[in-house]
Parts: sequence; C-alpha cells; structure tokens
Amino acid sequence: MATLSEENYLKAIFHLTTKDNTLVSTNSIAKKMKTKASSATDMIKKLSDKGHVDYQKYKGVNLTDKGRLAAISVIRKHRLWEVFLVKKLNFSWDEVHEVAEQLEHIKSEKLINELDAFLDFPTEDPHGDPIPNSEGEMPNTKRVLLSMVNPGDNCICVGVKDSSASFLQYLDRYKITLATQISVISKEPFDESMLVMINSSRKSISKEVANNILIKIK
Amino acid sequence: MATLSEENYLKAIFHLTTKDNTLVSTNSIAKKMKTKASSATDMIKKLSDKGHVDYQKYKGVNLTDKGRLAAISVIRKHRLWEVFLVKKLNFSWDEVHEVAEQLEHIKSEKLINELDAFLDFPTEDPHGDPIPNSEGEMPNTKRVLLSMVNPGDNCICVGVKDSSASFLQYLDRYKITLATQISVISKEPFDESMLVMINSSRKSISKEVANNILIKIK
DNA sequence: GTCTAAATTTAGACAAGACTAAAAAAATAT
DNA sequence: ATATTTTTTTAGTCTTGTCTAAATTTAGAC
Repeated sequence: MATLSEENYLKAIFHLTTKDNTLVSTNSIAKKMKTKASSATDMIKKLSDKGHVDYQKYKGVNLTDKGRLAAISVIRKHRLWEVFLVKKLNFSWDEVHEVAEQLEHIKSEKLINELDAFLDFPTEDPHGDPIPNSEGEMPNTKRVLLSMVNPGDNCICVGVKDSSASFLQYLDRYKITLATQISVISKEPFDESMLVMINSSRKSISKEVANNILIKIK
Repeated sequence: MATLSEENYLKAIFHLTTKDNTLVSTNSIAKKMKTKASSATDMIKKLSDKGHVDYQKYKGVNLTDKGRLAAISVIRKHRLWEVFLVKKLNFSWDEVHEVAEQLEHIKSEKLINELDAFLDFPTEDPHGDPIPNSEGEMPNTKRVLLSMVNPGDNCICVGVKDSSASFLQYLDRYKITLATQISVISKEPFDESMLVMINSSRKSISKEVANNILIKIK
C-alpha cells in the first residue's frame, strides 16, 4: 500500500493532470506539495518504482492506471468525509478541509463503503465537487457550458456565465432557470446553433446563448 | 503536540499503569508496543523531555498529569470512534479495533466533541469500557463489588459474582435484579454488614452478600 | 557477599522523507 | 549558435523511529 506521503503526492499529481495528458512537471508538484523540487524528485522516483507513475527524467510524470485509481480512492475518501462533517457534525464548508486531509488516509474498505451508504451515496461534496463511486468512476457532475454538450444528452441548468440583464431576460422568456431540464436534440454544423427540448417544447438556441449557460450532464 | 508514535506509547503506558502507581518498566512497554526495549528507551527519553512522563533510569516511568491527559484524550477518541463504527456503520464489536486505532490519532477538538454529541454522549464503548468526557474524566462505570462501596453512594446492580441457585433466590426475595438501584446508607464496622435502600425500603445485607453483588457507582 | 541472569541503556546503523548546495539538462534570449 | 536562465537531478545531511550488538545496572541464587 501507499504511505501517507505517497498518497498526498498521488492526489497532487491527479489534480495537476489536465485533460490533454501532458506530463506533470516536478516543479508544479513541488509547489502543490509546498516542498522543494529535490524532495519531489525523490518521491517521484519512489512512485515510479512502485508503478504509480510513468516517469521521464527531466520531462515529468503521468499517473499510471494504478496510480490514478489510488489517487481517486483518496479523493473519494476526502469528499465523503467532508459530507459527513458538514451533514452530520455541524461543520461549515470552510472548516472541513483540514480534518478531511487527515481522515482521507484512514485505511479500511469497509469503513469508507459503510460511510458512503450511511450518507446515502452522495454524488457531490459540500463544495460541489463530484465523489467517485467505489469503482473509482467520477459521476458526471462537472459544470460545463451547454455548447459543449452532444446531441442526445440530458442536462440540468446550474448557472450562467454571462449574468447581464439582457441575457437573464432572454432566459426568462425561454423559461430557462436553475434546475431547468434541457435535452439537446441536434446541433447545426453551420452556425453551431442547437435544437433543444425545454419543458416539452422544442426550441432553437444560438451558439452565443449556449456558450453562456452552465449545465450538468445527467 | 504528540506524534502518532508518541500517542501510542502514552496509551500503552496508561494501560500498563496500576492503581498503586508503581513504575512502568521499559520491558513491559516494549512488549505492549511489540517493539524492542532499546526502542522503548529511546521513546521514553523523548516523552520525558516533553514532560509527558517522569523517568528514572533503570527503574521505569510514570505518566505526568500532562501525559495522562494526552493518553486519556487518545483513549476517548478511540472509544468514541468505536461507538460510531458499531452504532452507525454496522461494524461488529470485533471489527472495530483496527480502524479505531487509526481514527484515534485524528487531530481536531471540534471533530471529537461533535462526534460525542452526535452519538448522544455515550459513557461506554462497545466493549463496555468507559469513555472519558471532554475534561478527561472517566465516568465511574467500573464494575465493583457492593462491599467496596462507601456510605452515601448510589449504585446500580450490574451482575453477580456467585451465581449459585441459592444466592439468586436470595436476591429474588430481596427484589435485587439487574439495574436495581441500591443506595448505601451505612456500614456496620463490627461485621461489615450494610444498611441499604432498595426500592425505597431499608434492608440489611451481610458482608457475604455484599461481596457477591457487582455494581456500578452512579 | 559474590556471581550469574535478567533488564536496561548506549552506541552505531538504517529507512523514510525532507532539506541545502551543487551539478546537469533544457529552455530562452540574443 | 552560443550564452544565460530556469528546471531538474544528484550528493550529502538531518530527524524520527526503528533495529542489533555491546555495555551497564539491577535482581536473584547460592
């Protein structure tokens, strides 16, 4: 198993990993861990030896599948404990982090799965971040722009990017508000406008509008 | 603050301390910690430097007030977590120890006091061991013989030492059963018989009887 | 009371994880 | 293309907590 320190590095590397999977630099890891680059190098070597990261000298690291699973496991624990602290022990959202940083390292499969059940399998922590399930799968609760969504997806409106009066009035006329369900029927390649279903009526939405509506994919 | 290892040693020393406050030997500590005597000596010195124990070379140690409080704090956390695991997370009494050994080292005043409240301020863990309150005071839940009790104390019957038919029949006649309240009014110096109040009626109890009734002092 | 056995301490070494300082590689500027 | 700066790695040291082996103290046996 990974030591406490290894777990913290894995978590840091996970958070520093971008979608395009570019290598994570030693310096960025050191900064995130509030330590020195030399210490980061030492740990990177250890993680590499244990098969948690792929390491290219002077280039940086990427998590292996094994390393990613280990990181996600720690993140799952962190976020479940945060839910516990806020929902059951009267912590406010800004008090939980320090304690969750400790609790996330407790090793017990049963503990974390029972806690998950006790909390009714929450999908988000108090900060709105998604909680991976016991298989390490992140629920798709990331806030994205409506314009990013593919035809066929069902979404829920969770916010706006542009909050100008004119845009909000537009949304009002279209009966789009927080928690409104939006199903994307098709996308017009020419002008990137979208045909969507809102409250069981078909509507067309321009690229500009779709670019300013924040949604979660269900 | 004490490190994880220091906390474990303090707990071990606490559990090895007897009522008569004889010094705790290096060897007994090493055995309890499943380590070597030389390692125990090293740690004892550190604990002594930090004022957690009084140390006499080649003789042994005793906890200072500071050390005892630190040990009790760890024990309080351990036992509260055990209650949580059994009552809320469906752990059985024999599964809790390993996990509680980890959880007892989480550092957060708020966490443990909120957990205490969440669990309704339990006074015993699933094994029947007393849970110290937030001031470090052990609730008086130790099972003792009625004959040990001083006049003025209120007790609750929690068991018997002699479980012969004749003794149980005697208790039956006296209306003494589990959870019966017994107040000790006085003790006769001559024969050590006791005058007690049971169900609002005065009764006299012989030394032999008092020696076979297990009670908790309230 | 001395002699042996047991308990305890000291000395020196090791692994993990961090640090500093210096060397090496990569990136940037001219 | 070379010089300079930045990033990364290496080498060596430190602390914590452990160990083994040797030395010392205490306790028990006779």
